[in-house]
Amino acid sequence: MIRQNQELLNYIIKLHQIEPHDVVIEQHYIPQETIISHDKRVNYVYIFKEGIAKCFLIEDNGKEFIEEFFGKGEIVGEIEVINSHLTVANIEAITSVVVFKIQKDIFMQLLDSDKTFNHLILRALCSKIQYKAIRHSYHQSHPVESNLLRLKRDFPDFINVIPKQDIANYLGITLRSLNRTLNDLKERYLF
Amino acid sequence: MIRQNQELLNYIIKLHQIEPHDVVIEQHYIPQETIISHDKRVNYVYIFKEGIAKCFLIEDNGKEFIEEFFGKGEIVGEIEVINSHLTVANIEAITSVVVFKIQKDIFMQLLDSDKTFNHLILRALCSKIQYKAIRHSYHQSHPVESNLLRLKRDFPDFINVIPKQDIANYLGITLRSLNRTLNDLKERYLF
DNA sequence: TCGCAAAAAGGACAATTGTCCAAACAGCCC
DNA sequence: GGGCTGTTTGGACAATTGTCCTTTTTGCGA
Repeated sequence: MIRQNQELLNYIIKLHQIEPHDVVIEQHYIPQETIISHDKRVNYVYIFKEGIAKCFLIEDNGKEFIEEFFGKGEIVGEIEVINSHLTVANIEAITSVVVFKIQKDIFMQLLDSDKTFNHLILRALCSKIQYKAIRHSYHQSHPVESNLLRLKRDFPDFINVIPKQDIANYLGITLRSLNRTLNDLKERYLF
Repeated sequence: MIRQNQELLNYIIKLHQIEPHDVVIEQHYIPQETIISHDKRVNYVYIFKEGIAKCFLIEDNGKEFIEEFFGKGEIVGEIEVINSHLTVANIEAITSVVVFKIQKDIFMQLLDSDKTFNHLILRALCSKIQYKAIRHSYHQSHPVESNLLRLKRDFPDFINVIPKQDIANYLGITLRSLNRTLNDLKERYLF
């Protein structure tokens, strides 16, 4: 549920120590602060060092859908930079967040000049695809109850860390449905 | 709905002409034939030259969920090769299919030695992520009816090309629900 | 401590979707 | 054409989820 990429984080930390400090820049955000908002040009690629953020889309009917929760080592903005697109998603800090950011041109240069970095990014992209594929399939094929039990199995404390409305938006259901299902599970001592 | 990547196809065709014929190998499949099945080691990366195939997962409850329909220029197997994983999905031909396949080690070498190829693959991966993100969000946030109208807008003839059970599996609904919604739409002359 | 506002939880009903099964239809062999 | 089989469609009811709104709880300043 909260995505991580320790391998990438280690590499970026090393880069941050070796390179001049205008290549890998550290930046802090407070809870609820916007890191990326949609339909904007993106100038940096961000790698999370600390904290949790949510990545979400807002649909034409006003509903907010959460794509992923990002934790340590996860990368955002790379898709827009690689494809030269405007941002499609919004990224917002849930807890306090520390990121490393890399200017987009430097990021593209690194991709070409640093084979290890290139492979790390290729693997990060593949991992995002696989995660999305499995999650989407599971969500569409199982009832809300199974989805909640699955979240609890993968991240037992999620109910205390992620606001309820965000959990509902992640599962693509209403807050009412979430509460109802949680109560059913509690009555049966499964939660 | 049916994914394509003309840019990648053009490049592979060029590669097929230049390179010795054991680098890019052409292969044919008949309708319903399996191209990749899940939980297997994958030895090739496949790029579609002709035809349509479906990419699907089978859940523990037996339900089949269709991730994507692949058309010209789309690539499969690259995720497993890059991440050294077993296959998670199944790929099955819907129409007659022609693919170019590249042996996994050669694919990895190309990624490192051919910058243009590397960029094409990076962009293909990003495009898959973006497509999945938008689709998942739309599906979770809109009723079946809107999803059908959206498919029709993007691919007017889909109802005659893709079997109904596949459309239902793509939308994550039952055949019964699909038929019902189609009838509603027809009664209102929207389909 | 009281009172207020904002957030969270839940009741009641409506709409949507699934399950199960029967009817309708098409293809095909004799 | 008659009868068989498999596929497609749809009826009836059940289960799930959403909508709308009220009640309850929580946090905080006066």
